[in-house]
Amino acid sequence: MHNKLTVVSMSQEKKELIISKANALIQKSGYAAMGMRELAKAVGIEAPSLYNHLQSKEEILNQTCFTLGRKLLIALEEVNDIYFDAEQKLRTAIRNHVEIITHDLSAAYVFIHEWKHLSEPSLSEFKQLRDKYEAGIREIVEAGEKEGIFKETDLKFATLSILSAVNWIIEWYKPEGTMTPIQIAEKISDFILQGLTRDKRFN
Amino acid sequence: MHNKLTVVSMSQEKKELIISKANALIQKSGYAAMGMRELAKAVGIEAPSLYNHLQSKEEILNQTCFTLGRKLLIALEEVNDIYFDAEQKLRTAIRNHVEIITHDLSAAYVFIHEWKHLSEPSLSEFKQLRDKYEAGIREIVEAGEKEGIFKETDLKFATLSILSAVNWIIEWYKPEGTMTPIQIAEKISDFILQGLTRDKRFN
DNA sequence: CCTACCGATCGGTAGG
DNA sequence: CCTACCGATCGGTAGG
Repeated sequence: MHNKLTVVSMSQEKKELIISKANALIQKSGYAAMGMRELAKAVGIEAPSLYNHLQSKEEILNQTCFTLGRKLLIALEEVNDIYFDAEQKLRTAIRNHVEIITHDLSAAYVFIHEWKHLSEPSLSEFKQLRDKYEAGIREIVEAGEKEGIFKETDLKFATLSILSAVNWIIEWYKPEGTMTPIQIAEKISDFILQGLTRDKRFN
Repeated sequence: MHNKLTVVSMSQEKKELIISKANALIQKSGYAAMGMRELAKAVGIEAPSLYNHLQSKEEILNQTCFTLGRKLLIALEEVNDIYFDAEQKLRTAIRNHVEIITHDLSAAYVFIHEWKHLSEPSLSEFKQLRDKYEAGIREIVEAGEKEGIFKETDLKFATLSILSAVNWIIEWYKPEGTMTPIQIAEKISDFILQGLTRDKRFN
């Protein structure tokens, strides 16, 4: 029993290694340009051996896009369940998003930019997941308006501003840099909230 | 004489048609995934005939990245020459950027995301061009601080926020939408300036 | 996990 | 601008 479980989990570990190496290569040169031979070399095996762990090249894309998408969505739903105040919700949601994205930059890159290489029906499923996440962010902004904390804004525009700020991070974030993910999240939150918060003088 | 000029400019037009069709295909599926046969079909000729207009596939990437990069940089330098006030400079720079990017979304996509497929020495040249542009935006923010119009901020962070807002547009902008590029630019400027402007009460 | 190998497709050239 | 074609490389399979 113990033996079998070990084998299963070792196999799982190897698969995760392959996917993580793949994401790094995809971040460097894009999904289409990443070759399975190149990936095999990075892993330290021959190309056909990859197919003992994967059904196809696209499985890598699927795994990464949906794992990260679900992770982000669950974190967002938790925020909506736990917190009451819209500002607190938004700050926590932004912090979660930044932490998830900076935790694995390569995976984040694949999630943000390479999902379009998914084929149907995964492509449509993925778009739904994304839309749901965007809707969750929009709901927070909407709640802030209703609470009278945020001024009335173009909901769509505010949501896009938030997503652009948190997703653009992957274009410049370096783990060796001086700012921690939490500090980055705080700065982004301050910046966004300054644009959203109703001026205190009028309350 | 007239004849020769006509031939040259017709040839130039065809090349531009090819590059524009190519950018649309690259936006859809990425540079590496775009095939020269697919491109030829979109243009209405056979694949080998493309090479009467292009030296190589990469020439498409080169043309688009550097044409757009120079266009953006020239617009930014003009702003710095003409205007005095930092707020005016920033608003105009953002408006120019948004107008250039929305004018040809496919080209903008290639410029923003696909430049990494350039090979040396073009790759290094391109990075220099980008850095120069980023430095130009940062200078405006810096000028605003010195003028006492903007509060002191993390320069790097403010610059990245501006670039993230204006570049994220290509992920959602649809020409059929209700907002014009100028309106989008205005909203972004308002949003950014709200985060940057020194509170009037303390002046 | 490997060796041997498949058909398909890639960017690009020769020659007209 | 076309037909005919090149070597290289692609994702993936058979069989052990």
